[in-house]
Amino acid sequence: MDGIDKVILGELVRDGRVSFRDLAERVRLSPTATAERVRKLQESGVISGFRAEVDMTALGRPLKAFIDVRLRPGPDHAELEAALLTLPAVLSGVHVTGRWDYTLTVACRDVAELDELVMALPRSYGVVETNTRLLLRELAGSGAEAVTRLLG
Amino acid sequence: MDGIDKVILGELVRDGRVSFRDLAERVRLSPTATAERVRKLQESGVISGFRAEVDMTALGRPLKAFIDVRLRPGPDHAELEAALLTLPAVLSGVHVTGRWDYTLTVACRDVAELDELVMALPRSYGVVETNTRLLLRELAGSGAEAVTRLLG
DNA sequence: CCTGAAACGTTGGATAA
DNA sequence: TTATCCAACGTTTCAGG
Repeated sequence: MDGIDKVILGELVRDGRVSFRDLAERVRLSPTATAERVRKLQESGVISGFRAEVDMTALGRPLKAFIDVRLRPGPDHAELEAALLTLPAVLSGVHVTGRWDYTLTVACRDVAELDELVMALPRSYGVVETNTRLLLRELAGSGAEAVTRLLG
Repeated sequence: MDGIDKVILGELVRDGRVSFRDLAERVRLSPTATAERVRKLQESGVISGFRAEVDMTALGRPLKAFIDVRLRPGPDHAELEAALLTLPAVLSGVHVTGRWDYTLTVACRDVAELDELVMALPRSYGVVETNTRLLLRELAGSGAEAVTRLLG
């Protein structure tokens, strides 16, 4: 990971579909050498994948929320986790320390759907308590800019 | 957004660098028609971008945490927000409802760096209270799978 | 939405630093 | 080892239907 790799990484976070030719021009290397560096970044796990970023609002799911959940004690957390991830509107989930066991990120069509989801949780998934926080705004610069900054 | 667009979206979330030729084969369309659909998905905002996904652990920042913060009242939240996003280790931030104003996601080199960050917050950024939760595990299937599921 | 052809981008082998 | 050049090959884009 030298300075050139850092520039490559920054560019690929900004535009994951940039051609090796343009990337090479940016770092003043040949396309071949550039492609090889990208391959190694993937092989070493620094780049874990390339993804299209989907706007949930444009897909009719403008209401995002964090749902913190606490599960009933027991040895069946693996099954409960899997069940949580199949719920409608659930985008992702994280096991965290503290008062809550998990924080789910959800994207709902409207408040009715969110209400339904929050009401359904304690009924069927071993959830004993929830706390819902609406996402009002994602701060600008989240994501691409952050990686560039962390790389120095 | 017909069924073909949904398949295209799913494939592009799985592999953002797949060629139009392979994508076309998958949906049994010509590469030209496929590329045109992708272009329209971008133009309509459904696809907001293509990004390389970076593994913070492979970059020497294995310790992820949510830091919930409450800011002092005042009209200067815009500046404070900008300042928060320039902090070392901060990946992203979200303005949320509830007891806390923001939830920051951070990736630290070690607990010492996390401690330093949490101690620094109330000193210089208008932060009056924080709550830190370590990310123990991101549940499998977060991301790509979720989009496919939400598309039906 | 398709075809076909031109423009463009990627890959691999030989080679040099 | 790491990068380069160049030519073969694959991919994307554009015009015309």
